[in-house]
Amino acid sequence: MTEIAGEQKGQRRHARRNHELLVAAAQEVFSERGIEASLEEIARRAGVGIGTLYRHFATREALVEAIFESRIGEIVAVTEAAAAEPDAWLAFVGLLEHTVELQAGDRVLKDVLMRYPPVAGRLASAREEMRRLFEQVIERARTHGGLREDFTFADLAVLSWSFTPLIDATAEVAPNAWRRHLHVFLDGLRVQAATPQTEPPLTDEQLHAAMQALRRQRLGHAR
Amino acid sequence: MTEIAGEQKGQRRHARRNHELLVAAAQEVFSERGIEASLEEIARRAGVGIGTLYRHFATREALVEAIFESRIGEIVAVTEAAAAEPDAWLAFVGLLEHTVELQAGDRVLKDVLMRYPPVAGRLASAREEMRRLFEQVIERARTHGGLREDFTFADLAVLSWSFTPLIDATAEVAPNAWRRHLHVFLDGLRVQAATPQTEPPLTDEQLHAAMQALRRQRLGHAR
DNA sequence: CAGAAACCGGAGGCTTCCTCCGCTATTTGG
DNA sequence: CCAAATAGCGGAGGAAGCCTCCGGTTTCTG
Repeated sequence: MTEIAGEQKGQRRHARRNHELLVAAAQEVFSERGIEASLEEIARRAGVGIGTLYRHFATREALVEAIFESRIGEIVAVTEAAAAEPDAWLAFVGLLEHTVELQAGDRVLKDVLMRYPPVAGRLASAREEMRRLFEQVIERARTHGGLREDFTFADLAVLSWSFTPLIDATAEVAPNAWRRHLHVFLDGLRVQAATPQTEPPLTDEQLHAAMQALRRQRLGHAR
Repeated sequence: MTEIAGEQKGQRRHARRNHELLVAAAQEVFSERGIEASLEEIARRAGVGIGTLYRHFATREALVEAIFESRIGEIVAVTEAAAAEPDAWLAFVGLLEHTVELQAGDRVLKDVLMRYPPVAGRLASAREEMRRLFEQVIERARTHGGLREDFTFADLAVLSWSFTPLIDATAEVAPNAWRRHLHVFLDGLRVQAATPQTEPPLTDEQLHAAMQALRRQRLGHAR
């Protein structure tokens, strides 16, 4: 479902147009009303029937995924730019700063990243690519940048989640408040400051399960 | 509304009973289904009509407040116990650990604390009391415990919010994952590790506004 | 024990979710 | 160039939740 690019048989033309109208309307409505906004409103705004929306996007998740897809480019670009910094520690810091900046600056993107940890299907390659970059930056910071030894990719994922409530709360009052929080954390990430940990990092399986849990619980409610 | 203790004229007896049934049912249902659970289900579970629920608690918030009220004792107790620790740094660490433990261990309490930052009316005194204790522990840690100078009460509030997504995500897979995160942060809070901050702490007004925002957005949606 | 105050319960109006299906528009084969 | 086929459209409608409103019931009080 939800066609890819190029090919079209039947009168896909019209359908494709609707697909785009819907993604655009969704982006718009989500950004005004938050990601829980009414799907009927999105259909209305796109000028199509609710039935059409549901045929194109069987679930709210599918819509979110489409938005994510339409913006994956920016995300990758930011990551790559940060990874290009020659100083190992600064690259690491920059990666974090720019990632969080991206989230803080755009409500939809924040919600998408938060509630839709890339467990996607089609986006797998972009996701892999990003993970590789992240791990590379971490590794470099660990060996040449004074990052504490026990810091893992999973720690980074967890860290990025932790900003969400802070951003939500301070977006209007002190949109840079998250930087303060981040810098304390960064101070704790220097090898000189490190204290032995008792709790191990999440394993890949645990991380995966944690993402699922986040997603399940934030988006679809109970069901 | 929502009577206090002792006094009752008319046949308040029955009403009081219903009040308690409702709070108990709410605690139960919220803990099973999350804080967004259906109020009709709560009424059903309590064995009263939906109208009765709404007369006792005009809004979902009111119900949440009642639960908070019924548990304020534990919270204060934990805080006091932590504050009693003689070592200044350990008192600070213990305060954080026990606070987060409380949140991690009980879904309802976590949601209540998160979505209902004590802006309550009646609970004002308990809240004040707790704030005093927190500030006292912070102050002591700063002067005698090696806590970095620039750490404020607002930072602590912000910090406590940041655990929510982490707890939500890992509750089932690695219920202690938050400790790892906390300990990195604590490493960054030692005066030896401190690096100058560019971003100032939230002022009291900003903190207050941030709490309001959190609450507005989490609980009642847009409206 | 009758009148009244306090309280109960759920019907009903509104919104949103999501499904289902009759109808329209665009192709394509003859 | 027409008509059967196919892709796609749109909204009615059932289900569920929110909250209000008000007729009926219970428990007091004098």
